[in-house]
Amino acid sequence: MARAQQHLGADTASRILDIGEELVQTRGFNGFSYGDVAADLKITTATLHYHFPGKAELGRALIARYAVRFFDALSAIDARHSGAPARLQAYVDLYATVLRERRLCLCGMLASEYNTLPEPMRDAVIQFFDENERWLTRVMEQGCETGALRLSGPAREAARMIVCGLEGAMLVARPYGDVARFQSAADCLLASVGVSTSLHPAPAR
Amino acid sequence: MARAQQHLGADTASRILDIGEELVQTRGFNGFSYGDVAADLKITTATLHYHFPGKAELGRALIARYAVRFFDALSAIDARHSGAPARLQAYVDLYATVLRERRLCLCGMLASEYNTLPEPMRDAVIQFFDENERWLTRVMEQGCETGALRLSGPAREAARMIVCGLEGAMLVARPYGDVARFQSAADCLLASVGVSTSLHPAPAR
DNA sequence: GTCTATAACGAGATAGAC
DNA sequence: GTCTATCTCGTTATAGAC
Repeated sequence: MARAQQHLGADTASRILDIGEELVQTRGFNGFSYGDVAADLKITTATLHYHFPGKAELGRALIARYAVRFFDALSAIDARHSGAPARLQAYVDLYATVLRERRLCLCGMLASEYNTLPEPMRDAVIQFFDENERWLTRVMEQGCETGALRLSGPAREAARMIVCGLEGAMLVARPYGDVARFQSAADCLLASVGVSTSLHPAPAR
Repeated sequence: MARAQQHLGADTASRILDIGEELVQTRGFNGFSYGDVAADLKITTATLHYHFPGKAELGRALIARYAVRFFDALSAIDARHSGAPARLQAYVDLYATVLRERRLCLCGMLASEYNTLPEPMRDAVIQFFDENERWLTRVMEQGCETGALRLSGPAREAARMIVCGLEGAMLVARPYGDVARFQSAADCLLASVGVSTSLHPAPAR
């Protein structure tokens, strides 16, 4: 099942998710409407309601897909990099890539709107941060054992600081349209756990 | 001029600003309406339009008042504390106080909505962050000279990391309803510039 | 699965009486 | 300065034809 129409343009549901994701990351969940998505896709809002009964359901689906993709990326980092410093650098790059598209982290954006979010979306946002924290904590612990990192406190607290710091760095850097501002804050954060970033993926000539 | 009606309940304009501020900090600029403010104040939206012609003007006024109050607080810190470590702790407390009321920094919230903000509000948000950075940079430089701080890079970059880190810590901690989560991230950030926070304003028994 | 048509509501805003 | 009344528009959502 689902074999044709795979090549140029996925099925409608995933195209809706693509546009919805972009809109939430750039304008926020309260900053876009079904009408915006429909216009972008040249379909009607009625079609939208066929695929996602309401905005809350669309929101849930957006977080679910984003989280899967994000944690897949974390698994890929585990597979490709072995040391804690390299893993942390790759983790930072995940965020930088999002910011380069002038977007915020989906869940960072939703965290700012948390009080106005439909209930089911709230839990999903929390879960996203929890899983980030778990992954980072593991990396931190490993780095401590091998001596690759120097932490002044518990691994869990360092992990939380990194998540908070990166989310905040995206938030503040975006209005300036300045990815370097994010990168410099991220470097500072990594330096504080003992990761030297002097040789950064040299900004292409 | 303006002498009566000062005691119980300020004039209408500032009561509008009070409610507006709370709504932006808790729900975001796109998450509240003139109707919400009017209902809270038991006035009509027409009255609101008399004091603030449109939502954009109300937004500008909100940032302006917030910024004045915030930078007054920074001056007060300069006056009351002399060492860089004490000043940084007091700076963190400014944020913690906001979060305890389950609010975000007004400009942190607006930064997340930056793309949807009326033009005049955007500049004001940027200015707020610039001034924060300037103040922190001065504190950092002073702390370096006296040897009270240990920075691994330029003072300006450390300042940016602190702003980003604190904004992000508020953002992430609020969904958890957990001020301790903020405090722990803040302590980590301060530790990274050489401020020891072992003896914190002990959480009342 | 996608459309047309339309309902039902809320938002920002204005005119003009008091 | 605050109100009532009203307007226009955007947003979410549904019924039913194709």
